[in-house]
Amino acid sequence: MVDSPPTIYDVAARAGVSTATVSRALNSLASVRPSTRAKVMAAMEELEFVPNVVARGLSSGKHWILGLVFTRAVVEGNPLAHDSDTLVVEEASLLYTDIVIRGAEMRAAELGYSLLLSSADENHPSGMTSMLSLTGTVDGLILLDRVLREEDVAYLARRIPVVLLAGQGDSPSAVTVRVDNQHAMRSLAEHLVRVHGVTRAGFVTGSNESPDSVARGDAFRSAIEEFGGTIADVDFLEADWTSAGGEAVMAARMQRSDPLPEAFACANDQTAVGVIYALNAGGLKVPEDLVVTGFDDISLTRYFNPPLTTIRQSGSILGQVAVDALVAMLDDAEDVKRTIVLPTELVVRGSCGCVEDIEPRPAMAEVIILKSEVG
Amino acid sequence: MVDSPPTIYDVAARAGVSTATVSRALNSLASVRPSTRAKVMAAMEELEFVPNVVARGLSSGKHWILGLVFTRAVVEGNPLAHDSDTLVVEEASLLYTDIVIRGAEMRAAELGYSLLLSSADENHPSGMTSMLSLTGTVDGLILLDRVLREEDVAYLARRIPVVLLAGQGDSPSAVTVRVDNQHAMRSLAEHLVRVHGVTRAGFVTGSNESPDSVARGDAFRSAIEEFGGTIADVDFLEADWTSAGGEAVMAARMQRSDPLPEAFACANDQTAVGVIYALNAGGLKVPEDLVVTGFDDISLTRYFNPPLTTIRQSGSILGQVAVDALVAMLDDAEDVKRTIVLPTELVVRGSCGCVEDIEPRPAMAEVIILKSEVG
DNA sequence: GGCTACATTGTAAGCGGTTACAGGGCTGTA
DNA sequence: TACAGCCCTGTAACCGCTTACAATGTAGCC
Repeated sequence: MVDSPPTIYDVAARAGVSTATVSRALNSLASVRPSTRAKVMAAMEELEFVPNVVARGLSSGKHWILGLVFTRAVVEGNPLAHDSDTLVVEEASLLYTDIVIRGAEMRAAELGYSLLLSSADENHPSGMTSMLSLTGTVDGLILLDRVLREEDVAYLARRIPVVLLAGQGDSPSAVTVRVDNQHAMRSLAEHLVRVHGVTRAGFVTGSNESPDSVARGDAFRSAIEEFGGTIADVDFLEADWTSAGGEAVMAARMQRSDPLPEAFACANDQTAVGVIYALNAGGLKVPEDLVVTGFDDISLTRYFNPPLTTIRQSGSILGQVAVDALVAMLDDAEDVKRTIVLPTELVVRGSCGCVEDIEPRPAMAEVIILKSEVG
Repeated sequence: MVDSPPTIYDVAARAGVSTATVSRALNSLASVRPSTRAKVMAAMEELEFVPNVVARGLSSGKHWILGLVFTRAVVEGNPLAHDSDTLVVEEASLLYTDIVIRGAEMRAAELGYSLLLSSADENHPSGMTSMLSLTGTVDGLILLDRVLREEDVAYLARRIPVVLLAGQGDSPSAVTVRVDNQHAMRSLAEHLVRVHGVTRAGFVTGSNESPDSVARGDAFRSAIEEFGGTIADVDFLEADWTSAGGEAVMAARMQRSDPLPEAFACANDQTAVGVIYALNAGGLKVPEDLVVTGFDDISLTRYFNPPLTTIRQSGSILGQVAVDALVAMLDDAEDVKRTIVLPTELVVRGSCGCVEDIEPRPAMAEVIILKSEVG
């Protein structure tokens, strides 16, 4: 803080060479005589020289930083939400997003990149400008859970490589990485109908702007119908990804006189936990009276009572693949725009009425389905 | 991607002024004639000009980026760990750290900063160099959970403002923000002994390098002794912050013939969940046969059966305060080095045998204890 | 020994802004 | 009318590093 850090000029002076030579020695690209290189290295050592990444970025155009933008959930109108904003954030925290972020950070670090986090308030998507200004800082952008409208994505993608993480959307303007919600909900529906004889089912959504939530709801509904079941409108409940949200909507649902369906699938595990709690509070037992399932397979929920039947997806792999895709775009700008779909797996546990057998989970097949799209 | 984005030169040319004027109009500091400013603004509008943050950073020295460094837990030797690295990460994910990160990001965004994430492998702390190179990119650094040794912190702090987040440590070279582990564990011990008549207790650690884990263990032990109880060495179990870890060590403990203590406090909630699972699997009931408590109060665990008695701390406030402290240092470099201790709160629920009353949690006192230290 | 060719190294022009300093235009006053 | 003084605006250096191009040194060859 006191004295400004040594620059390439200081090193050059100390080693008795020009800055160009120091730069070449640093990047070890061009030819530098071994003895010269040694002198330079020694000088750098003595001065504790650390190259300035920003200056390097300015002149080379490469910043070794990847941006990751996610929506900051602002839970409003939730009857169980606490009034302090802070607590609301807290409540909505520990979501699947965090695992994705970790996976992305890990892979980015392996490839030599840093991750720049940037959240966009979900109700206040003025974020376009802030996103544009990231443009100068990062080499590429990963957008979680549909932060922008397609037109904005297209606009952004013209300035900088973009990877989209979410939902159904196969954006024409960017690479999309998503999880196979379709297949996931279909296998769940099949299990519920075939094995547990479910005929009337229900669904509890995440936040209703989320493409993942929408995709899961839609897929579940059509799958249930495909297998001969039904979902009444009154059993399609809108929550907000949180346990408190799940609890609230289920408590409200139980106030109604309509008979409950035989099963509720939830858009994520946290929601399922809240739903089960509300059911228990109302005197109903899971899975005896009603089946409840989740989505994500966050590690905690298999310790629940009953252990949660859910869909397993690997958030960290999702994050990693997103980074890989982005870096591939950086290395080869002409890379085709495409959609990458990651596999999911039905994990059957106690909450649907199956045996409560918690075996060490087998490694999920790391197969990545590549679906080439018309660029 | 095609054509390079417009620069200040383009704007200047289009507006018929010099770049200096454009810059002044941009930063609205110096005096610019309204009519001139309008011309400039119009030109920026037409060109869709977005100032290049990197160039701005290079010349002004201010980057509007804060770095946050955390340890990436690498769970090894855990009998329940899965062999795929990815899964290990997954398992260890969804930790308290994530909430802290969110809180930090949120506050940073409010103040106009971005957050640059950087993880340091906990077994491979060669991270010093990478941290040093961040020096050029970020304006300040937040170090989670003691990433570096004190001497390295001191070294780093000489180059860039540093805020430490963790444990006991009142580092002489940086601002420290931590949670009041001492008070937390003391109130927990007091509750267990006074209310539940516990005389023999146990503790399950997080990862043993973590200062938070160490602080909690030490504080719990001395508090238990202060209130007349004891902790046998055989009941001080080493886990790794994860549910699987808690499950594993408790399962191992149950193999031994030594009688179990009446209560186990765990270093975090996830661990407690695993511990309870192992106890149940061994035929013991919580809280009837044994009391188990957690730490953090992550939102899910109050939906557990039994709901977890735990210590509530606000991770997002922790993150926010860290950012506030860091920004304060940036604004006033002469700010005194000090330690900020955040309050905790004992949350009594079912797992210690108290009534299972889940009331909406009251907002935690936002009082921040400032402890001035000799700089 | 003189010349060519390649390996090294130096010079200097950016990268896209900020900002100290200088200069031009106006207004007010003597 | 001349000049001091304030407003605005322009010029150009600089932030720290990369790199095209020029310059130098040296080795190989006739």
